[in-house]
Amino acid sequence: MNHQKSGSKNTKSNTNTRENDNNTSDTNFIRQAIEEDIASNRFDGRVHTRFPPEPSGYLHIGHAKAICISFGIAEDYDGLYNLRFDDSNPITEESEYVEAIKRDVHWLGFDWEEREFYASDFFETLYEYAVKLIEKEKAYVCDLTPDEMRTYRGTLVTPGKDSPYRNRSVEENLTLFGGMRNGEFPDGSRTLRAKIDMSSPNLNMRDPVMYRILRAHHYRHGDNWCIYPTYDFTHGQSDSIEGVTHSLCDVQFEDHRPLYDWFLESLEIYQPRQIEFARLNLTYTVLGKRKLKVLVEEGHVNGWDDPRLPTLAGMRRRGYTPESIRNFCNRIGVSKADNLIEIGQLEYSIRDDLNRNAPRVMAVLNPVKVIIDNYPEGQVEMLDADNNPEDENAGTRKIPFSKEIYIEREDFMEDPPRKFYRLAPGREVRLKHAYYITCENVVKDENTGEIVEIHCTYDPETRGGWSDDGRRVQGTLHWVSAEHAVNAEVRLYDSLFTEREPENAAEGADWMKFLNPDSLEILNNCKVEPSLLDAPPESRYQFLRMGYFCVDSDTTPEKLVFNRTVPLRDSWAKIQKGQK
RNA sequence: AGGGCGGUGGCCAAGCGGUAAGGCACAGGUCUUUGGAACCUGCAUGCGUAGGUUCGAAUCCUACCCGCCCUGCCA
Repeated sequence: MNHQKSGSKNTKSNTNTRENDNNTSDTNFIRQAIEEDIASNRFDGRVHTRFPPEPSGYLHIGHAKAICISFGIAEDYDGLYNLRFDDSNPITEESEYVEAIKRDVHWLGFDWEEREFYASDFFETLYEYAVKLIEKEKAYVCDLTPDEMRTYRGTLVTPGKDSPYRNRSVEENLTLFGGMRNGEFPDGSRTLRAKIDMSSPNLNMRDPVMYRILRAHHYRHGDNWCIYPTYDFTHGQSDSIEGVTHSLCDVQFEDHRPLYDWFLESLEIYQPRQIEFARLNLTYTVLGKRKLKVLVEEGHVNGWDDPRLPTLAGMRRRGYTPESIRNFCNRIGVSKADNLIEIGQLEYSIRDDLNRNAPRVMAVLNPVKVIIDNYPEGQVEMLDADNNPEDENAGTRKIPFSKEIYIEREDFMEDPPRKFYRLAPGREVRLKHAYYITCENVVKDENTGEIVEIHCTYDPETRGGWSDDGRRVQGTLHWVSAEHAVNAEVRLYDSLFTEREPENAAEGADWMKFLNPDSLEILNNCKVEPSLLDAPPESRYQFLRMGYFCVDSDTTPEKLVFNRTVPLRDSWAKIQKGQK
C-alpha cells in the first residue's frame, strides 16, 4: 500500500532535514480520496492544498497537524501548497499574528514559496461575486436585526421562515448592496444573505449571511471597506481563486460543505473539493485559540511563547524540534473519529529525536559537594567524554576533573533502600568518564542535619571509568568539577493542567480551575560543565541522566538559563513507586 | 422536522467479504560507563449492541445504543 513518495520532492529551500519516518501511516482516507481523484483525472490530476489560518492568535500543535496533513500530502503527490490568511474579520486580526504564523510555519519546515495569499486581497472579486448572485436572484439585502434573524432562523427541530425582505427586486438589492459598500447605512443595520432554503434541516443553508456592515480598521486594508464577507462566503471562493484542488479542514465544517458547494455552483466557478478530518486533542492541556488567548491575556502564562503552552512558539522555546513535531503528526494518523492523544506520545517524539541528535553534557541540578580526600590538591585533569554515544561522528570533548566536585543530591543516600545503585556510605560508584569513587563519610550541618559534604576516595587505576581487574560497579553518576562549574538557572515544567481532560472534567465550563499551580519550578543553583558557557539560545542538550534541556532566550552573558524540554524515562522512579 | 459525522485493545490507527497491521503505553527479559538508548518477548477468539445474508462478516443488510458537531452579522 505504498503511494508514490516522489524522490524529487523537497529539493527546494527546506533547510531542515526531512527524514522519512517509517512509522508514518502512509494511507488514510484523505490520501485515498486524492488518489481516486488523480486516477479519475478530476482536477487534471493536480494536487494543490492550502493552510488557511486566521491571523488572530498563534499557531499551536493542532495547527501543526493540519499543516502536516495539507502540506505533507501536497509534497507527497508532487503538488503545491498555499499559505492563506483567512482575514475577513477585521476585529480579531493583527499583523503581529501573521508574522508569527509565517515564522512558525517556516520553522516547522514548510516553504510555500511565492504562494502567500490573503483572503482580504480577494475582497473586490468577492464583491463582484456577490453582485453576480444578486443578479441571479440568489442573494438579497436583509434588514432584519440580529435578534430578529435568530428568531426567523428557527431552531434545530423547527424550520425557519422567510425574511420579509427576501423578495426584493434585483435592482433594489443592487442599489442597497452598493449603498452598504458606500457606507450609507449604520453598522449592523443590514446584511447580504444567500437565498437558499429557510426550512433546510442544515441551519447553514437557512439563508446564511454573506456580508455584514462593519466599520472596523482592517490590519491590511485599513478603512477601505465597511462591509466584510463572512467565512462561508470567503473560504470556498478563495480556494477557487487560488486553484486549490483539495480543501482539507476540521470536521466542524462538514455541515458547511453543502454551502461551500452551493456558492461555487451558483457562481459557476471552479470548484475544489472539501474534505474534513478530526482535530487534535491532547491530554493535560487545552488547544483552541480562544482558550490559549485567555491564558496569555490573563497572565496565567508568560506570553504566547511560554514553554508550557502547546503553541509552536512555546514548544520551540521549550526545546521541541520541528522534526519531532512532524513525526508526531505522522504517527498519530488522520481519521474522522474524535481523538484524545496522550501527551506521552509527544514526549516520545521529542525524546526519539533528541536521543539521536542532542549532544550529551553533564549538569548537576541540585548539587551537593563531594571531596575526594586522596586526590592531589590543586590537580586538574582534562578527561575525554564522548558527545553522543548514539552518533559515531559526534566526537569527544575535554572536561575538567578535580578534587572537589558536585553530584546530584538525590544520588546519595545514607540509608539506601533495596535496588538503590547510587552512592551510599562504603559504596563504590563510577563517575561518568572519570573514576570509581568510594564514600567514606559525610559531614552534616550541625543545626539542620543537612548533608553539606560527602567525603570519598578514588581509585587512580580507574581513570576514564574503567578498571582492569574486572571489578564492576552498579551505579554511574554524572558530576561537575566544583572549581570549573558554571552556574545556571534551570526551569522545570510540568503539565499546565492537573486534569487529563480539563475541558470535560469541569461541571460547568470552568476548565481554568484545573490549572496546575506547580507547572513551573525554577532551580537557581545548578552547576553545568564549562563547555556550555557560550551555548546559544535554542541549542539543545541531553543533561546526562537528567533529561533534555535547551538554552532559553532569557540567557544573558551573566546568566545561563535552561529549559527542561522533557525528562529522560526514569525506571528508578517506577521502582521507588512500587516500593512505597 | 431535526440534520451531519463518528464508535477496532489503556491512547491513537490500519483494515474496504477470505479469518484483527503498526505506533505509543504497559509487563517481562538481554545488553549497557546514562536506572537513558538499543534489542527480544508478551499484550483484541475480539471490531458499540442484537439479529440477518454468506462456505466465510470488523467489512454487506436491518434495528437499536452511545459520543461529537450545528440555532454568530466568528472562523
